[in-house]
Amino acid sequence: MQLESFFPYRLAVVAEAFSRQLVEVYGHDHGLTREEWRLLFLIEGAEEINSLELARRTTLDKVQVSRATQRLEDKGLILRSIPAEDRRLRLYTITPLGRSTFARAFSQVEARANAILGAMTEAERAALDQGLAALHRAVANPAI
Amino acid sequence: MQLESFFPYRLAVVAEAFSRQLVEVYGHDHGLTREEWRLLFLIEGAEEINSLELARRTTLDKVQVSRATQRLEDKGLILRSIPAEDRRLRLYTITPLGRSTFARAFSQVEARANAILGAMTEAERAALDQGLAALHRAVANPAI
DNA sequence: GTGCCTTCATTGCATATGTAATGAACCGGA
DNA sequence: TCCGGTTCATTACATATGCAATGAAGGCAC
Repeated sequence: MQLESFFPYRLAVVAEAFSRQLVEVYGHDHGLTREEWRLLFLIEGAEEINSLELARRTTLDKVQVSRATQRLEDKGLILRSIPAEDRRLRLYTITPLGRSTFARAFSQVEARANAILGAMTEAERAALDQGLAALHRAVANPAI
Repeated sequence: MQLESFFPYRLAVVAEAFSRQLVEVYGHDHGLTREEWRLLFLIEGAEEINSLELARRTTLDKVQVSRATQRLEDKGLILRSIPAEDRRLRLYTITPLGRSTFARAFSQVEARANAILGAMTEAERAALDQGLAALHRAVANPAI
């Protein structure tokens, strides 16, 4: 078996290459790490969201969430508060600066992603989309 | 836009989840890192292979290759030598222990991968395969 | 051959990351 | 109310990683 034609390797290489393209945008142009980018994405999309929900929806662990949200707060992109209902948790909301930063970063990231996907045919994109969805189900529920 | 339905995120999450399944096998069961696994894969497949070729074919940089091959040598899985033609390079060959370790790890990794892919239909696997190949081309050559 | 530039692997160092330890807060039962 | 167990975020520490610096080796011009 050649490494280059081994499916798991091909998947990893393509995903890394695609991700690198986007990190170049939100990382280099906007100074966000991958974790910060994902968290900002979720926090922007919610009125307010707590730490448990963040960890669950990003596949990040609690330490990563704690560190990345701390950095986002230091940069003035989000606010952290402690909910009275459960003082162990943290509640996050986006700031106006965070919102505008995200909006600019998102449009550039989307443009870069579309530039890549735009080099594929409609049929290829559909195949990829369906294949990925199927793989997602399969990983969560393998055959024995 | 919801993070969970954003294509780049879906791709990254599925690739990570799939990779984690395999790391569990070659990492936990055989004590190999991802870099070591990839390098052993290539070294096993070649009579002998040099450092430049390894870096090129794994998308690892030279520091990663240097460190991972050092660990593989420490474990007795590969041998490193200096070619007389160009004494700056390193030449790697697999040891009998390396070969048997790889063989066992590979069959288990393959089995795990097949257990996941086996939960997909033939059509889904074909779609994924073609979609990935197309994305690979597109990443290397985006539309503008 | 000698000097100078390039190309390698390796090493050093600063930073990031993962895992275990800590401590705050909560909950349920006595 | 108090105590023990549980669930959180955070911190500490050891290790990994990325990047720049180093030094060996090669190649070319002279």
